[in-house]
Amino acid sequence: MRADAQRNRERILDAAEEVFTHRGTAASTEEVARLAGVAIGTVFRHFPTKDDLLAAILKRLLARLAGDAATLGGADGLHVFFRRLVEQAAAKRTVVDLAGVSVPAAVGQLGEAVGELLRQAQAAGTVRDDVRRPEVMALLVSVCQGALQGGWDVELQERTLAVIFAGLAA
Amino acid sequence: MRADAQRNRERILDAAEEVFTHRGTAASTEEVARLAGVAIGTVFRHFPTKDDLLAAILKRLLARLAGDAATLGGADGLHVFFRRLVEQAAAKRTVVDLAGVSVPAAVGQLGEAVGELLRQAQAAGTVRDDVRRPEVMALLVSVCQGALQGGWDVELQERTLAVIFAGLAA
DNA sequence: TACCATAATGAGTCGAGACTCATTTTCCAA
DNA sequence: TTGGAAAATGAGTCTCGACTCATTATGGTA
Repeated sequence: MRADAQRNRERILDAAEEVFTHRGTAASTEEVARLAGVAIGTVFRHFPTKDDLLAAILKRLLARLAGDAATLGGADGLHVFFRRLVEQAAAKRTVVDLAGVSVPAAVGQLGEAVGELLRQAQAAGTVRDDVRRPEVMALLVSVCQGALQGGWDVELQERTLAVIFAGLAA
Repeated sequence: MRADAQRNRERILDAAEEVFTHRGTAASTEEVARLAGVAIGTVFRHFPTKDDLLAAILKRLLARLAGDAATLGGADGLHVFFRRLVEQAAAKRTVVDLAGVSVPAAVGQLGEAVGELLRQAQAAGTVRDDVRRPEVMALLVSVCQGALQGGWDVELQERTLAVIFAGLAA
C-alpha cells in the first residue's frame, strides 16, 4: 500500500471514531471526510460502504477494550473494568450505537478478556462462583446502554453499579 | 372533532405502535399510513411531524406500563414488573428506541408507579432499604436496552435478572 | 528523471423518506 | 336534503446522504 494511502486510512479511522462516537452512527460520511481532511471519494475508496467503516472502527474499539482488560486482574479487576467502561459509554457513544454492526472475532476477543477478569475475581472470592461470563457481558452491555441513554450523573452511576456489584458479590 | 377524524387518529396510533415497536423508529411514515389504511397526508394532518407521532405513541405506551405497575404490589410486585418489562423489550422495541423523544409527564407517571412497587417490596423485606428509585429505574431501562439489543434467550435473561435481584435483595 | 500504477478529487447520480397542497370526499347541522 | 366546513387524498417537492466515476495528482521504481 502506498504511503499516502496508509496515512489517509489512519486519518479516516480517527475521524470516523471521533464523529461516530460523539454524534452517533447517523452522522454523515461527508462529515467524517471533512474532519479527516480528505475528499468523500477517498473515504469510499478505503471503505466501500458506510457499514464497512463502522465495522472497522468497532473492531478497533473492541480490540482496545480487550487490551485494556488484559492489563487488569486480581480481586477487583472486573469491577474496575466495569466502572471504566460505563464511564466511557456515558461520555461517548462507544459500543452502544454500533450494536447493529457485528464483528464476531473482536467481540470474542473482548469476551475472553472479561472471562479472565471474572475468573480472577472468583478466585479472589470477590464474586460468587455460580456467576458466568454471559450474564456479566449482558450486564456490561446493558449498563453501558442505560448510562449513555439516560445521561446518568456520577451519583446515579455509583448507586446503580453498587446494586450490580452487590448482586455479583459472594 | 369529526367522527372519521377520531377513528383515523386511533387507527394511526395503533398502526404506528405496531410498526415502530417492531421495525424501530427508522421505519417510514408511509408504512404507518399503509397499515392504518389511510393516506400519508392524513397521518401528517393528525401529527404534523414524525416526532409528534413518536411522542404520542410513547406517551400511550408509558401510561399503559404505569397502569400495569399499579395493578401489582406486595413482596414481589417489583420483581414481576421488572421481568415482564424485560420480556416485552426483548420481543418488541418498546421504550428503548424511543428514548430520543421525551414525554416528561408520562415518564414521571411511570416513575411514581415503580416507586410504589419499590416501597412495598421494601416493606415486605424483599428489597434492601437503602435502594432508591433512581437506580431501580436506571437498571430497568438498562436491562431493557440490553435485552433488546443482545437478543437474549430465556436462560440468559433469567441469569442476568438473578444477579440484579440478588443485588437488590436484603 | 520519466513513467505509470495507484490514489485522491469532488461534482454528480440516485433513492429514500419527510412533508405539502390543490383537489376531492365526507360528515353533520340546520 | 343540502351547504359548507372539516377531513382525506396522493402525486409532487425538497432535502439529505450514500455512493460513483471521469479526471487529476502523486508516490515509487527503473
